[in-house]
Amino acid sequence: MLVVTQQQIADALKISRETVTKALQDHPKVCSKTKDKVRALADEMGYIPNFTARNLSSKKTRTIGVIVPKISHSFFSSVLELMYKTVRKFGYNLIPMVSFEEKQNEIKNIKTLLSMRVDGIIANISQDTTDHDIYLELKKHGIPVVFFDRVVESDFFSTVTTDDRKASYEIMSYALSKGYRKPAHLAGYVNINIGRERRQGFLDALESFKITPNPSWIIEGGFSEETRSGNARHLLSSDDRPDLIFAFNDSIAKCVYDAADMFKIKIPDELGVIGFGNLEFGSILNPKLSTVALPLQTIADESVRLIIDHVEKKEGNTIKHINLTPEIIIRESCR
Amino acid sequence: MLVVTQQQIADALKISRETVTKALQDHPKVCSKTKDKVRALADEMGYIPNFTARNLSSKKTRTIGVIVPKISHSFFSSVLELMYKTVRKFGYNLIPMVSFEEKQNEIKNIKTLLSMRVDGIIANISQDTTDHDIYLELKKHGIPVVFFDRVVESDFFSTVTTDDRKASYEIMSYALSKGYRKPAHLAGYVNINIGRERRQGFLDALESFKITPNPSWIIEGGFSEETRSGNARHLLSSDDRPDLIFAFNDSIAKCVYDAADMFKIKIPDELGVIGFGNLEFGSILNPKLSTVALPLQTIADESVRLIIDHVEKKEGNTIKHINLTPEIIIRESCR
DNA sequence: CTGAAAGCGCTTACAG
DNA sequence: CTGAAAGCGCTTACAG
Repeated sequence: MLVVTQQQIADALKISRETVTKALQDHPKVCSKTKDKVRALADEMGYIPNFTARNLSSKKTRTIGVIVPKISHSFFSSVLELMYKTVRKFGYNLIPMVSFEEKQNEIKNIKTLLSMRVDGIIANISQDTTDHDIYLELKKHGIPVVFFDRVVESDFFSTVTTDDRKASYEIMSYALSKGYRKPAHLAGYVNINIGRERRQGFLDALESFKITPNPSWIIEGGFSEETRSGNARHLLSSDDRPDLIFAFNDSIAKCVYDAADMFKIKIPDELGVIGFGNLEFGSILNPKLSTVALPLQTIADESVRLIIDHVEKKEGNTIKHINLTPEIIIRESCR
Repeated sequence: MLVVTQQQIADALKISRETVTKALQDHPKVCSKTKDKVRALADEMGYIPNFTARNLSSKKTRTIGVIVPKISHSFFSSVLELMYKTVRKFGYNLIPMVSFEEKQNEIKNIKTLLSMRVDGIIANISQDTTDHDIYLELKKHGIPVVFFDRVVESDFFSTVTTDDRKASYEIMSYALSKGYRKPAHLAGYVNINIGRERRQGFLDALESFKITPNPSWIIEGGFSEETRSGNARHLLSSDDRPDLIFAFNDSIAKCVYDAADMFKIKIPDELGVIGFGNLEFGSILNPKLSTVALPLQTIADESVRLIIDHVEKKEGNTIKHINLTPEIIIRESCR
């Protein structure tokens, strides 16, 4: 590595290394003439600061770690991309890590981020994470954590969530108002907030329409393709089948479309379908899928803003729970 | 930050700090008893290595930087996710950066990665990158670069590409063999290899079918939604319109579907459509889109393998150009 | 097999 | 406004 160090700049200019550091930092106590000289030469010599050295001595990295369960899912890739933009405005860098929905990886990722000495961590917990000791430990180490979407519910951590319960209630109410009377729910895991909230919104809507939920029509399931499709087919295979399926997410709704196709059940006439997440393919499905859109930009912005508030201990830097309102998107999948 | 340092472990064990380092590194010259003791205590005390310090003194970070133009596009998010997995097998970390298709950001990203002292960089150049001085400079700094997909064609850098020309030729030949005779191409930029190759494959197929290309039916265009849709509509708005459109990628093909819908042109009977990239929505479109699938796993694996070969100067560590074969996926969009 | 010495490149009080 | 000193936590030859 052909490195130019501050020392070399100092030697060339016959000043001390410390003055170079300060000039480069735009420190107030260096006169502007010196600063200009230093910066001009730094450019010319192709000086590139060594963050590893800087971080070691300053104890700050201006870097935020992010932990997501997956990247190749448009919710995560979109939010990550937006976070890259937002973080940059604050002069920070972003280091994303992927847990692949496994707690063990999540823990490893956290350790790696700690080793890298990130200033703070934004996290979205993996599907099978139930205890949160590792995050409490982070807290003990003095490194702030902000959760988004899939969160650890605790007074120790700030969170950015969406009001999935209300959104689910509203879109289900819309569907029920259209006359469907036998609603089912292909649900998410109840140990994660988003699974619980969407299910609760579903139940709220049933209650307000005085419909008794059929327990065997509420199927909890994972995110794997096979499980989803199996559950969808199972629901539709019986003669006494639901006339409305509220899917935990759009991908599961897509499985319902496939299953309906298989049994020659017509959407929306014989079966209403509702998704959640507003993935791109929803408007390509035939009929177009009604779903709920998450405010991606705001999720990214608020998560970043919160973590930086915590890192920099800005005033009003207290634990906050931000709950955003998703948008109901009515298309064609409920008559 | 509640930090446990090697010094503290050494003090507790009444041995030297250097022995602790070596024990933790599994250095051969430390007896296994000492190693066990050190490791047990390190675990107990919650020791977390400080990479910034380690990197500073060892001059190695075991970290690979990746530069992509976007993340929220399934090609990139999928390849990135696979790279995370592959890199981990080699005991490396990955730091992705996003250029947002702008050369200025690409340069900034490279500087940041240099400051972080990554051992090597895997890159996919942005749309408007035409000169590659920055990469040559990287080379001069002794840091290896591997390009994938959108590459700098040069003998100085290893590349991982797909044979888009051949794939385009083959899928176009298939379509032409079905009887279409008025082919158009919504093309990519000719200054990037993938734009050039796909266009060339299109022309190759026309030549082998003795069809003279109509220059006004080859429209170069960007990746923006408006441009794409505008171009698609433009092609189909005239009475003398193409009966086959080869789109540079699936998203553009989707715009062709929309335009065809607008003009009530039936796919595949009145218009054949071909995409490239095999995005998820292709099989949801009606009719299902014929397209070309890229070998994502192999692209990720080979890129990582190459960069690590270069970083570690493994034997046979020479500049290589790996050209993979994509897969033709025939569905319903050509009769 | 273990330890003492030197250094990685930068920053941070502190003194002048 | 500038500089000398000390240190961040770790690794790398080298000596014993």
